[in-house]
Amino acid sequence: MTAPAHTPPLAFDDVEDIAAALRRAGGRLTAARRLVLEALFAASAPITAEQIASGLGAHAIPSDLATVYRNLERLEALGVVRHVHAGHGPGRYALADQQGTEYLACDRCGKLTAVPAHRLDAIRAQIRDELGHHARFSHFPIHG
Amino acid sequence: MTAPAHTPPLAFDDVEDIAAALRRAGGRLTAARRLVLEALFAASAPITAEQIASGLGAHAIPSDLATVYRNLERLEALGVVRHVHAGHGPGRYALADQQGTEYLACDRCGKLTAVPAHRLDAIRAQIRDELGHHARFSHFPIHG
DNA sequence: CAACCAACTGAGACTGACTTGCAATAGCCG
DNA sequence: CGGCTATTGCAAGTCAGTCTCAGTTGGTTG
Repeated sequence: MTAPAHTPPLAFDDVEDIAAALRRAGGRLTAARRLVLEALFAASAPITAEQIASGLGAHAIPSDLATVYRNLERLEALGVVRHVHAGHGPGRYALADQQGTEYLACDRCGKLTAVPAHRLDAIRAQIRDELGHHARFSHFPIHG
Repeated sequence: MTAPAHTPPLAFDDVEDIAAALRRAGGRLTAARRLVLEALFAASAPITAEQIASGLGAHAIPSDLATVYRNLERLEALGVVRHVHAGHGPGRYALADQQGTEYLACDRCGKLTAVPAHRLDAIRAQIRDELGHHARFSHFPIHG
């Protein structure tokens, strides 16, 4: 009972781990940055920049939207964060995990379903064989 | 040698055919509408509303962008037109064909490759069997 | 074939999702 | 502690559409 069993291991364990990576890359762990990370750690599904900016964590400290976007971009370049585009609407951000989660998007209810990348390997292989196309569903999910 | 062999049969044959459907639905075939259709008939791949508005046909008569969007929407509701979202960037519109063409999008070169829906049926079936998700790649293509 | 009227058009304002410029601020390495 | 420069916060800008509204026009009808 130490952790919510269904969460796959993240690419980075905690904020300190990320801080180290950040500093190694000549960056800093600022207050705004920490707020973004806290919101992402608190979220159970990919969330929008808007949601992060309006401070959905326990503290609910709102931060600047432009800064949130810049930080998400920076953290994504570091491999800490990833984002998906589910249909129309804003992009959704989440902490990067080790298995490269991919997504299914429901066109009717708008829900995003996470799928471990390996469960799509057979489908990916079939697409490559039949169409010569190396598919990825991590940034743009499978709609239907 | 009567037609460019590789074009699949359209849902509507020509402008007159569309005009009839339009009128049946209480609509009109206006000059602006005709311009949109001409641009789409002239295009060999899905094009943007911007391109249609700037008049890429032989005549190059520019038209109002808002009107183009309204007309594309109307024609889409009629089943004459469809559109795809290739990654970021604007949506791309084309005349609807009978086989429900689907698409592959190249993340590197940005190119959109048309694929007849039946060539993706096996993949679609596999996705349904493994994930219980009825996939469609006509509005959001397969990226990779 | 003229008149009528709802379906359109065009211009501009507006929205949502970001992105950029810039002066002020603040991590962090020494 | 000091200083260098990454980062912030705000405002303004951009891009892809959408909406409002007064004026126009297809096309059906009298």
